[in-house]
Order: sequence, then C-alpha cells, then structure tokens
Amino acid sequence: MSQDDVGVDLDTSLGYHLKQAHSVLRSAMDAALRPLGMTVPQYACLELLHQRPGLSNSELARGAFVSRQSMNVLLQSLEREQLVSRPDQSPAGRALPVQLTPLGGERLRAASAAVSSVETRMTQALNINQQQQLRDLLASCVKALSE
Amino acid sequence: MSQDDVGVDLDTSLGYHLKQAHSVLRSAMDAALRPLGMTVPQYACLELLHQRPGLSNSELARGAFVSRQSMNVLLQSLEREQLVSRPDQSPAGRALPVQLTPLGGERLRAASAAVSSVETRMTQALNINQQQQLRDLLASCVKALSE
DNA sequence: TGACTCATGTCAATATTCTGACATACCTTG
DNA sequence: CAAGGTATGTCAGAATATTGACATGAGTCA
Repeated sequence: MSQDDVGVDLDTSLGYHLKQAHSVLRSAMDAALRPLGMTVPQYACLELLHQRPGLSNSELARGAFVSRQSMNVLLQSLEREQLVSRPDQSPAGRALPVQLTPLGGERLRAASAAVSSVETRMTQALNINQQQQLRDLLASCVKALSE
Repeated sequence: MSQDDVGVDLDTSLGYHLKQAHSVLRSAMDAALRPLGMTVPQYACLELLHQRPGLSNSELARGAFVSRQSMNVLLQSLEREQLVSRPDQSPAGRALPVQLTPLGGERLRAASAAVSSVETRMTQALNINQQQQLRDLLASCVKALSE
C-alpha cells in the first residue's frame, strides 16, 4: 500500500500502533472497572493519590494527562462520593493538598486489583526482559518528543 | 514506592507508560497540525481514506478507534469542507463508501508530512531494529487484550 | 417465504474535556 | 519595597465524544 514519496503507512506507523494499543487498553480497563462503578479517570486519580498523597489538583492533572479543569470536576465528584478530601483552606500558596479517605483507599484496592489483572493479561505474552524493553522504548519516545 | 500486596506502581506500570506516550504524541501531532487548520481526528480519517478508499463510516470509525456516531459528525464537517465525498445513495447495503476529493488529497499531503515529521522526531533515538521491536511488542499487547 | 440476526446510518440526549478568562498567592528581580 | 513572572483554583462557554435508540438493508435458516 502507498507508493507515496511522502506519507504515513498505518500498518507501519508507530503512532498508529500506539494509538491502537492505548485504545484497546482503555476499553479493557473500562470493562474491568465498570462492575466496580468506577471510571478510568477516577481510578487514575485515586491511584495517583495513593502513591503520592497530598498532590494538588494541578499536579494530579499533569499526572493523569488531563487539563486541571477536567481534574477539578473529577475531584468534585470524588469528594461528593467521599473518596477524597481537600482542606477548606490552603496550608501554603493556593494549592490544596488532596488526600485519599479510608473509603477511597478501600475502593481503590478493588479497582487496583482489577486494573492489575488487565495489565497482566496485556503483557502475558511478554517475558520480563520484553516488558522492560517496552518500558524503555516508550520512555525513549516520550523523551524525544518532550524536547 | 508502594510496598503493597496488591496494587499498581505507576513508575513500573506499562499501562501508565502507554498512556503517557499516547498523550505526548497526541499533543505533538496537535501542535503540528494546528498551523494547517486540521485536527488529529480529521487527519486520521483522511489518512485512513487515502490508504483504503471507499471505506464506510463504520469502518472508518473502527479504524480511528472512535464510535461511528463520532466519525459521522467528523465526516459531515469534512464533507462541508469538500475534503471527502459520499454518494447520495448506497451502491449496496446501507454502507456509503467515502472518497477523498482532490482537495482532500492535497490537504492530506501537507498534514501527512507534518505528522510524519513528528513520528520521526519521536523515534529519532531508536534504530530500525528497536522500532520494529516496539511495533511487535505493542502488537503483542493488542493481541493479548483482544481475546 | 418468513422470522431471526447482524451491521449500518442517523437522530437525540448526555457526559466529558478542552480553551479562554480571571483573581489570588508566591517568588524573583530591580 | 514595588513590579513582573509564574503557578494555582475556579468559573463560563464551546467543542468533542459517548451512550441509547430506531429504522433500514442484507444474510441465514427453518
């Protein structure tokens, strides 16, 4: 296909493969989290908070690769469900440190197990070395595009 | 971080690396296409049509990993801009084969070059073997999640 | 032939996300 | 100290995508 001088062959394009892999993973995570009444962005936010408690809204947004406005509406819904908490006043600057509530931690555990299972399924055909290779290759792509 | 029994370590998680790489690539493509007045989904649709002329709305949707409703509104805007064309009546079944117009092909060429340059930049630190490895690893992940 | 299943195109309503904008708080720098 | 720059939280509006639903056309099978 495509005897073009300049162009992109979708079967060869790494970008297309990346997009496809992301899409399939997203669908699988969606399906795994749905029975738990949780969405992927919600899970991402909780997982982020679990590993780095006290992150601010903006920091969470960067970590989840969304705008801080989107993360804010997400946090509002999580607050309504009592899964996270924010102080009324900022201890320093404007940033409000977000904390996981006990209930949030509980819900996260189940979600984390579900997601972990999906990731295991995704990489079941890859050995440890290959998994590390994939990590490194992806990191190289990220680094190259970030400068 | 995370001495948990069950959980996901974001620094290790392949899913997180995948999400990050996808996000960075998407931003870079966005920036590259903006001067051309084109969005990433629009480009994806045109590129798909170039390599497989006559694809239907539903087929395009699957190829671009969006719902067929989203692809439909996308096609409507592309039709309005005279970049693609659809027959008034279906030649067989309900599917309407979409075609790239000459203008669409022209616009695609510029967009394709821009995207190609982004992809080259993304993989600049990878040799041919590594690029093929990355393709194969991603394909393995897709295959594993698709069954 | 008739009933069933499946894929498609499309309409409507909803949800999600983004961009633009503004005020606030901290931090430099002159 | 005052001024500019940066980061943050938040509001409002627009763009984008999704789900749900329905009718149409094609193929299958009894």
